[in-house]
Amino acid sequence: MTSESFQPIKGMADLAPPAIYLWQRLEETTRDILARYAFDEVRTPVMERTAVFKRSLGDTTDVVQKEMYSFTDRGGRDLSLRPEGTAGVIRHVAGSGQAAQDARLYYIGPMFRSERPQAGRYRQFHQLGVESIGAPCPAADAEVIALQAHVLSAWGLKDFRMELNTRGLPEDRQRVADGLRAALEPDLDRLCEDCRRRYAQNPLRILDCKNAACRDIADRLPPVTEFMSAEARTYLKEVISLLERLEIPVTENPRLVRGLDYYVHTVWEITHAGLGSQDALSGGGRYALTFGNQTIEGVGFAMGLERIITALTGQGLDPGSLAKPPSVWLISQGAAAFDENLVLMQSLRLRGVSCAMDLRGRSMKAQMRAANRANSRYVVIRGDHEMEQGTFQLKNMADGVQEELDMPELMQRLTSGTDRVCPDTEEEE
RNA sequence: GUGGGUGUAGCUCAGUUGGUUAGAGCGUCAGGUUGUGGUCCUGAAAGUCGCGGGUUCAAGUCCCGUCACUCACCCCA
Repeated sequence: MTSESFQPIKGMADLAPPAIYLWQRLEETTRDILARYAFDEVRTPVMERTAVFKRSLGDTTDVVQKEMYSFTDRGGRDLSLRPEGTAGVIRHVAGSGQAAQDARLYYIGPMFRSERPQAGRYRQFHQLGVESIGAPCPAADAEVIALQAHVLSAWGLKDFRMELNTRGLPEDRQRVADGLRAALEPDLDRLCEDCRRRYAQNPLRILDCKNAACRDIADRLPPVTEFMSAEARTYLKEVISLLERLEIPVTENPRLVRGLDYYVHTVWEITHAGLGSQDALSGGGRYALTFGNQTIEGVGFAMGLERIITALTGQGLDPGSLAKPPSVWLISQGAAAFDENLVLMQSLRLRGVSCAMDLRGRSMKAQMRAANRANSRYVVIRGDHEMEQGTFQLKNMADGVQEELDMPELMQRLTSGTDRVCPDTEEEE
């Protein structure tokens, strides 16, 4: 590394070619699929009043307590960069009146958490989130989960695993915590240090401890649904049977835990092997959030796009293969040809042909190399001979075949359908 | 916040028990073809060996500190 000052700050990255081609592809596919499910995009600010997050995520959550970028602005307002997307969307919906309470919305954008970075974890990261608001019934949960599976396979992702559980109703929580504590008490001194702390604070978290001894103990616990109301159990069963009918493969995992406070009923997670320790691609669930005198009920998920990118490239997808090279590279010899080519280039672009040329007046060989490196499909050569004759050499870079054409012929060839590069069918090798 | 690993050319890395002008491959640029890319050949540019201090006749190599990157824990996408 040269000077550290050229680097973005810790945990944040420039999204640049070639990786950016994959980001663009993901976003295009996403918008297409979400439109099919009749979801609309919403773009909320990346900053909110800190209270928005405290109220919706729970002000005892780690995300709120120690991971937010919070500050006081010049007006004395307590603001934070958003650590997740749901709170802002719900704030928006709550403020938009009755009609918007049936909102079906999605967002794509950066989120910020002040954590120590590691594989799959960044301080600025990007999420695709979907919120289906105002239909408090299992069909809404199943629809969103089906949508999520659809998006993942449309991106070309393989070998992901969906696991489902229920958080129960708010009034179930105390019973679950008490029930787990009672069941764990005999083994309390065999739990790891973290889990002994969790026993007091949040016994649910013991279920997904990575420590082997804790896992053994957790394996023998009754499923959390045992401590829940019949309503919670029925809701979960209905979601699962709907997913079976939609042929969405999910696994029920009674040990699955989701951290944010706002979840009720269904919670789920999608993981992918080969992401390292942070193997969750996505997490979702049903929630009830109170803003002012309104309670907004919804179901949704957030996907970590950096992790998706890691999984896709790990599958062998080369982001560079998604680049959109220029169809034509213009090559000039001499100042007059250079000047004419600038005009021709603009004219081609106005007619829909992507093209480029070397602007530094380098040697023909250097220009050819540049055209080749840019992966241009064609090269148009213009030198003294062509300037005299009023012609152009059109060279096909794939087979090396070169033809001499006049202006009408050239335009015809380059603007007709067959000779234009289709961005989605690149050559492979 | 806690712990481990790593910092040598644009990239990937080599550098022997400390020993003269720090190397390779890829990439870049140029030439071999004064009008032609992708292959081949030749050459060139490019490194304050992360930074600071220390030990030593001598430090890329050893010691200390520091910064950065990285992996893991807590927690989470």
